[in-house]
Amino acid sequence: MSNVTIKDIARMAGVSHTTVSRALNDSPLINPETKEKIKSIAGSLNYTPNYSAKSLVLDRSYNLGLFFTTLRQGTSPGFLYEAIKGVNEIIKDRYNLIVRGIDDYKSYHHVNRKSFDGIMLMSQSAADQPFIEYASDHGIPFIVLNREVEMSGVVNLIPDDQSGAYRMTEYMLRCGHRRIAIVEGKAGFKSAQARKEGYREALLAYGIPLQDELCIRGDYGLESGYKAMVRLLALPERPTAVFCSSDDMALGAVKAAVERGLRVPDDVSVAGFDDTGYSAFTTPALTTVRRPIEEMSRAGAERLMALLETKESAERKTLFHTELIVRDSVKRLNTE
Amino acid sequence: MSNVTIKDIARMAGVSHTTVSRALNDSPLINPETKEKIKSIAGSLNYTPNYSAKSLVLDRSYNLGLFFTTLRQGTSPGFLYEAIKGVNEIIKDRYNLIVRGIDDYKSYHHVNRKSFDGIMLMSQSAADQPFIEYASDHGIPFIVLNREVEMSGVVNLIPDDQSGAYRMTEYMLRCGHRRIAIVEGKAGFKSAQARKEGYREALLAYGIPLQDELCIRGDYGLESGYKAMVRLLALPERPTAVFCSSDDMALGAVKAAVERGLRVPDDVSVAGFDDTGYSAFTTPALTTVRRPIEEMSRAGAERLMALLETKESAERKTLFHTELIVRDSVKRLNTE
DNA sequence: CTGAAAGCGCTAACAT
DNA sequence: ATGTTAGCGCTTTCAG
Repeated sequence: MSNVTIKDIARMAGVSHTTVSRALNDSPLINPETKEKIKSIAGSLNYTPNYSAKSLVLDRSYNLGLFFTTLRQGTSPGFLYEAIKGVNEIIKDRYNLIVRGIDDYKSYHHVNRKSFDGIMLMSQSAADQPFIEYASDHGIPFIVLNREVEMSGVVNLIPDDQSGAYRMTEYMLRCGHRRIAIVEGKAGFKSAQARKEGYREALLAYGIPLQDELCIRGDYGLESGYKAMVRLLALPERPTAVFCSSDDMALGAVKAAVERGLRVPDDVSVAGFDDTGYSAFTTPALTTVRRPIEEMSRAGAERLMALLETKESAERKTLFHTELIVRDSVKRLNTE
Repeated sequence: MSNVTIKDIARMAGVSHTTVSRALNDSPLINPETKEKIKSIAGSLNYTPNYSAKSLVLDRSYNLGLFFTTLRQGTSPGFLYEAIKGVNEIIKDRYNLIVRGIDDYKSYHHVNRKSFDGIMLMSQSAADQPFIEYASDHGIPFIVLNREVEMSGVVNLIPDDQSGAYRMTEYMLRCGHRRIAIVEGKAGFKSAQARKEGYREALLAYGIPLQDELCIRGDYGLESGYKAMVRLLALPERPTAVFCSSDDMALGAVKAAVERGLRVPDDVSVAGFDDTGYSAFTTPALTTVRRPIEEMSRAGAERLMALLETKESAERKTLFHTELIVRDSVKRLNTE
C-alpha cells in the first residue's frame, strides 16, 4: 500500500535516510554496492517517492499548465486534441499536464510558481493579456503559443496564419475567381485578424478592392459558417468563392449552399483553414490550409522544458509554416 | 513576488503562525477581529498558500486525473473535448485536472495516492484492466466512465450504447430496410461490442439473421469507415443501409459511397453513433445516436468529489441514456 | 481564544 | 562514502 518512506528503507539497509535519498537520486558519492542494495530494497518494497515532500523542499511542483483562452467556444475539439497530444508526447511522465481554460478560474490565485513549474498558453485572444501579465509579474516561467504577443523576452511560437491565408486567396485568384468572400474568425482573436490580413493582401496584389459586403464575421464555429453563407448567398451579386477562416465554418458554409440547391464547388467554391482530420472526408473534400498545431505543441513543450532546466531559451519567436492543401472544394474557372 | 508565508503574516499581525493558519482556514476558534485583521494582512501581502506544504501535511495533492485508454487512436477529438469540458466545469479551481493517455506512462510509478487524490478513467478498452487493478491495489480513489467493469464496489458511469444501437437498427428496420450492414468499432473496445449487440438484438427481434458478410470491423476512425464501405459496396448484393459504430466512420463511409457515384441516402443509407458536433453539418446531415459524454463527465466529476469528501458514494452503476437523432442520412423505403 | 512544539517526507549543507 | 542536523511551509495536538 506504498506508505514506504526513505526512513523505512534506511532502517532495513542499516544506513541513514540521507544515504538512501542520495542513492535513489543516483548521487555519485555513494558506494556502488550500497547504492545497489538500497535500490533493490526500494524496489522490493515498491517504494514511491512522496512528490509533495520533494516539491516542498525542491520548490518544484512537477506541474505544467496547458492553458487555453477558453474551453467553451472558439476552441475546436481538434485544436484541443492536437495540442494535448503534442505536449503529452514530449513531457511523458516527467511532468503532470494540467489542462484548463483560463476562464475556468475565478481568480488566478491558484496559478503561481509554487503550483506550476511552467505554463504553456495557447493564446487565442488578446483577452488573455491580463493572464500573461499576471504570469509574468509572478515570475512563472511561461511561453505563448499560437498568438503573437508584443511583450519582449517571451518565447512565442506562432503559426504563419497570414501567409497561409495569402496563399489560399492567391490560389483562388489563380483559379480565376475574382469575387471572393471571406468568413472571418472570432472577433478579437488574433488569428482571425491575421487570416483576414492575408486575404486582403492577396486581393491587393491582384488589384482587387476589398469589399465590405464580402466580409462576414464568424466565430470559428459550424453554425456561424452556415449563417455567413446564407447571407452571402442572399447578395445581389454572389461571390464565386468563399474563404472560411476555419474548417468548421467551411463545413457550415457548404451545408448552407447545399441546402439551397447549390453544388460545391460547381456553383460556389468554399475553402477552409486548419486542416482538421475531417477535412479530407467531407463532401467535397475540403481545400484548406494546414496549421501545424501538434508540431507547434511539441516544440512548445520542448522549449518550456529547456527553459525550466537552463533558465533561458535562445530564440524568442518562431514561426511555424502553414501549408496550402488543395482538394476538391474550389473550382478552377479558367485553364491558366 | 509572493514568497509570503504564514510566518510573515504572523510577524506583522503580532500573533503566532499557528493563529494565522487557523484564521486563514476559517477556524471557529479564532476571535473574529483577529481573523479579520489577519485576512486583511494576507490580502494586502497577496499571500498564496504553498500547496506543496499543504499537500505534505494534509496528505492530499489537489490533483485529479482524467485518464484515457490512449490519446493516440480510437479517442476522437470530440470525445476528449467534451470530457475535459465537462470535468473542468465541475471541479473549477478546487483541483488540478491532469489529462493523460494511460499509454503515455512507461510505468504506473508516478500514479499513486500521493500524487492523485482521485482518478477518473475514461475507459475504452479492456486493455486498461491492469491499470484499474493497479489503482485499486494502491488504494487510489477512482471511478470508471464509459465502459462497464465487472469489479464490485467501483463507481461506474456508462452510456447505454447497446440500447442506442438497438433503437437505431430498429429505426432502420421500420424504415423498411432489411439488408443492414454494421461497421463495427475498434476491436477489443467494449463500446464496439455493445453496439454490435444492440444491432444483433434488433435484427433478431425482426427475425433477420445476422450475416457475417455484412459485419465489417472498423476502428472508429474516418479511414476505417471508408474502407469498410468500399468492401460493402463490392458485395454481390449490397446492403441498403449501413450502421456505423461512430460518426467518424459514417463520414468515411459516406465519402466512399459518394466517390463511387452513389447518393446518400437515395442509393444507400448511412447512420452513425456519437452525435459529435459535426454530424448535423455533414451532407447529408447524419442520422445518429447521441451519447451524453459531457453530462457523464460532469456527473463523474461530481461523484468523484463526493467520494473524496465522504469516502463513499451510494450508487455504483449509473446508465446514461443515449438518444436516437433522426436527420437525413437514412432513407425511408416504405410508407409504414 | 492563542501559542509552543512536533512532524509530514524529503534534500542539503556541514561535518567526519 | 556516510551520518547529523536543520529546515522547506504548513497543520495539529497539547497546554494554557
